[in-house]
Amino acid sequence: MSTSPWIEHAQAALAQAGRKRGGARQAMLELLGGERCALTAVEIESALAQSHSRQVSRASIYRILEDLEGLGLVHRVETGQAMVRYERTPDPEHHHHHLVCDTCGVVMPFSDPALERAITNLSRRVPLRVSEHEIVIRGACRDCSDGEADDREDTRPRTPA
Amino acid sequence: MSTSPWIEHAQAALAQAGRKRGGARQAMLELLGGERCALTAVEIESALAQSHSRQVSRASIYRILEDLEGLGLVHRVETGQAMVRYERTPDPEHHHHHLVCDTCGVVMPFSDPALERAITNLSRRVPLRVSEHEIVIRGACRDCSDGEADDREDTRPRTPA
DNA sequence: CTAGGTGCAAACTGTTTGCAACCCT
DNA sequence: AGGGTTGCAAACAGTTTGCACCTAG
Repeated sequence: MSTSPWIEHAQAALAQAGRKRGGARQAMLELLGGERCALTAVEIESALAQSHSRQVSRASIYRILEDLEGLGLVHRVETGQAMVRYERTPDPEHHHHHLVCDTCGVVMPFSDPALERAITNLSRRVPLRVSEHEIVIRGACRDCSDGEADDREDTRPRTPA
Repeated sequence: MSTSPWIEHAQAALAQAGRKRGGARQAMLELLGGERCALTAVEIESALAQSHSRQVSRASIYRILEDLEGLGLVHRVETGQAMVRYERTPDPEHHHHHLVCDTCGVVMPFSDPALERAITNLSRRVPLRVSEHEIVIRGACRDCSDGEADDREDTRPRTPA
């Protein structure tokens, strides 16, 4: 049950890179493989601590993320929230960017073909051998913008910061 | 000579917000008003220390930047380089985004109407009351990608990291 | 047995804050 | 005189690193 295509791909890539199997890394692969959006190191740590999975030390989390990033298995996402976020590198058809609520901090993925076309097109005319791009759209999410009152009742589901 | 439209606008906004005139802030306004792309706090500190201007302490730099950001006079730019960068908020027709060289760290501005159109259009269809967007394109700049050797002669002008 | 993997705690680095001195208005 | 403004140094928070122990192969 712990296998998703991404996890299998990651395990294969790690094996090919000569890495041994390690419990901490395996737990992180399973967590990241099941998450659809970017997590911070702290979120990863507490998610692992609370779940059935093995607990992993902060240092290992950073080391493993760095390694996975080097192998192209995860991506760093800068949401302008002091802490860096990481998410598994999506296959091309799931490529996406992020919406960030400045008020509550929720991060949501989005994708837009027209935007990607504009970026691709632009990439050819720029004085850079482009390797990647990142787009962050900031604003107030529905929960934070419609009531506008600070303490109204919360009827809708919300992913807290 | 120390006046550019932005500096004047900033001074007016600060006065209206009830701020007194302070030497440190004035020096920073003059620096930021003359810069066309984003600087880090450290870069601001050393630029002020080296120039004819008054030297400003690190703490004041951060405090002033925070204040200016709150007044909408400067913008924070996340280039994914550990340090946050700041630049004066451009008037709409100079709105731009950034190219970042992953190798040497240069940051260059760019703008693209088609891209902006795509963003504007997208902003209407997103579950967020959008207030701003940020786009970073990463890759290798010409200096870092063409020679590919680490130590070839540098014939082109370069803005170092 | 050996090299990679992991935890713990200390070290780092960019940023923020407390507090006393300073200077516009 | 009084409150915003600064500098200094200490405090912080996220991240990285040194080192000893553990474990897969």
